[in-house]
Amino acid sequence: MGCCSKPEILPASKPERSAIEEIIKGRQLANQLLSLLNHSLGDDGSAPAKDLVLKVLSSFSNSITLLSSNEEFQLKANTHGHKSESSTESCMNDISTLKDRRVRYKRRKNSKMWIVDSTTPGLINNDGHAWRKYGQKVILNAEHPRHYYKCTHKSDQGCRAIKHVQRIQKDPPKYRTTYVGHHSCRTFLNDPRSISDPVSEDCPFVRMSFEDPITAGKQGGFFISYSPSTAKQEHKGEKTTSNPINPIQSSSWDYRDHLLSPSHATFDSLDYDTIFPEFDIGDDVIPGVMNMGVDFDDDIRLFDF
DNA sequence: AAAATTTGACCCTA
DNA sequence: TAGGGTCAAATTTT
Repeated sequence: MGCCSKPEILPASKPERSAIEEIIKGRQLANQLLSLLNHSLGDDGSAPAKDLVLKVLSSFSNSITLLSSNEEFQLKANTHGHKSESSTESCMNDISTLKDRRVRYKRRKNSKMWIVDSTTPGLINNDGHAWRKYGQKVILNAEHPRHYYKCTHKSDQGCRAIKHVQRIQKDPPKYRTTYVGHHSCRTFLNDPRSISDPVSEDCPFVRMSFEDPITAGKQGGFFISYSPSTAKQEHKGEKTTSNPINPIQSSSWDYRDHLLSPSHATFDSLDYDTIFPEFDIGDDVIPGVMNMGVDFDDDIRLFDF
């Protein structure tokens, strides 16, 4: 259909698929090495080696993300003169105006997506990445608007991670954060081990335990821990309505602030349309259930609580 | 001045 | 066509 046909999502070519498979294999091997290090040397004795392995894992994951992103292939199509059908007139000229760019944006249906419900705002906000708000929407039948954030490093590093946050319950306050896509940026706000993405495949740093030494035993819960945030935070406090959940974190981070129990938070992780094409999560996250895709060995691992 | 947020308009999908 | 996601100019904050 000439230059004005709707751009198709181009599948990865065979060499590209092979490359992905090869990288996945490498990542699995690195994961095995990591668990070997954990078992044989303990937590303290192998820090440099572990750091190295973690860097390797991160590199693998980023490579996979880059290679497997359909949107990257779409981009190729676009750069060869394809436009969406809603902009047929713009086929007359390929000059990329601001309006043209707007026409081109694509929703991400194939991105990894997971949901965090929490009554603990700190967990959502101090996730180790810098976010910039780019929109706010009133949602039908929802009492509170939804706030849209993208990674601050979208412009400089092309990081495609986004999240949206919505208050879903008034009393007690409860917030739902939906993360879409993994961070490809390399800049963490703080300790490089901090992580925003509790189910990221780049995330060997998240620790899950049923044996919280302080309170979990009492609560029968689990906890997620990650490193303290000391650098710039995504927001500046409660003064704007756009950020209902935004405590400024002090340097004295305490993992107990991030203790969770099933009654405090739910996680739901899926790569919808890809991993579970038949599964439409909508707004239905089963309370008290945590499906957590921690990717240590395979592409997805689910934990049901 | 630069960075971040707000907000109305545009675009996509069901 | 409605609802939701994104863009980008205008505005505010740092």
